[in-house]
Amino acid sequence: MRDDLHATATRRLRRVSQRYTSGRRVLVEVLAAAEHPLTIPEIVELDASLATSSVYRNLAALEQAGIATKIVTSQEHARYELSEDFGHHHHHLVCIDCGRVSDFTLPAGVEQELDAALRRAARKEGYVHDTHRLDLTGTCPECQ
Amino acid sequence: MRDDLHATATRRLRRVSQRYTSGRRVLVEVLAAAEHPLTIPEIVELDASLATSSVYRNLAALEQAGIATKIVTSQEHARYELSEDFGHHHHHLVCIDCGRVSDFTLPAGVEQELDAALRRAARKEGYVHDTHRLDLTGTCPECQ
DNA sequence: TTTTGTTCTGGAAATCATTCTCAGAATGGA
DNA sequence: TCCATTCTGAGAATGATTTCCAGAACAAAA
Repeated sequence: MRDDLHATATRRLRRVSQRYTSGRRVLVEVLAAAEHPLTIPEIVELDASLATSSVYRNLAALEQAGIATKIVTSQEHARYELSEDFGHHHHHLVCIDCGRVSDFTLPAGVEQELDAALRRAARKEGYVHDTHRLDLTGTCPECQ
Repeated sequence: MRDDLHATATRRLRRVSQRYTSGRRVLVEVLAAAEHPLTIPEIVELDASLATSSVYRNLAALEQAGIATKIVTSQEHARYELSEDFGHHHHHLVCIDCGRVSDFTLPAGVEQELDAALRRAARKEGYVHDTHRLDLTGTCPECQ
């Protein structure tokens, strides 16, 4: 499982002529271990061996390779998580107060219907559909 | 219609002890005339009488009063549009390439089912549900 | 293994969207 | 009119992110 993750990461980076260095491997492991999307300061704090500028650079590389996903909210820092195809399709619950992001999923039926409707909508506007993003905003248990 | 818009804006600003000044009125008119969410540079270019720092301050005020909504993407600039209750419930199609944002809607049935499912999901995670945001990303006709 | 050309690294400097500051202007009520 | 409050705009400050650059790590070939 973990090996598979690294093997896939290597392959995807190679596809864009990039190397799977130790720094990038650490990033992937930190993201894999996290149970919710992390900001860069959080990541650097979790592993002090990482240099901030390299983390920015490497997360961009991982994102470009399709290994990580960037989540932008109104909060000051962006957040990162492993791409969905390393886990499962899910959405985000963003706390308006503290910025914390939790994952949640929708019942398969709802998800399918939604996806079909989105596909239709994109086509109608002439867009080539890529992905969708569904966020819920609210107040998390701790901030209530 | 337009009068109603301004009357509502006045009321909502007053509710948070703020005034509906001419600069804010211009902003509301620019947003009402736009057929897609605008960035601040775009707004300033549309009406040269607006000072950039005031536009930032006033859009924040309009957002706080529930008159405008801020849309954050990975693009460099945030975008603003009038709140949904001045128009209709809709979602956004974001072009990965140029950052352009278009509006689209889902069939009412899908929307209802989705909303119910989201409400359930929020409750399950212990969040107090506020709103949701659904974005489609893809490539717009012009960038293909 | 040495060579060679490429990609990485980290610290510091640069960028740039956004926010803040402040002195004067506009506003609304008494 | 006077007072207290809120606004305004220009520029300075902030701060997340990006870029630079000189040296390190790497991969492939000889």
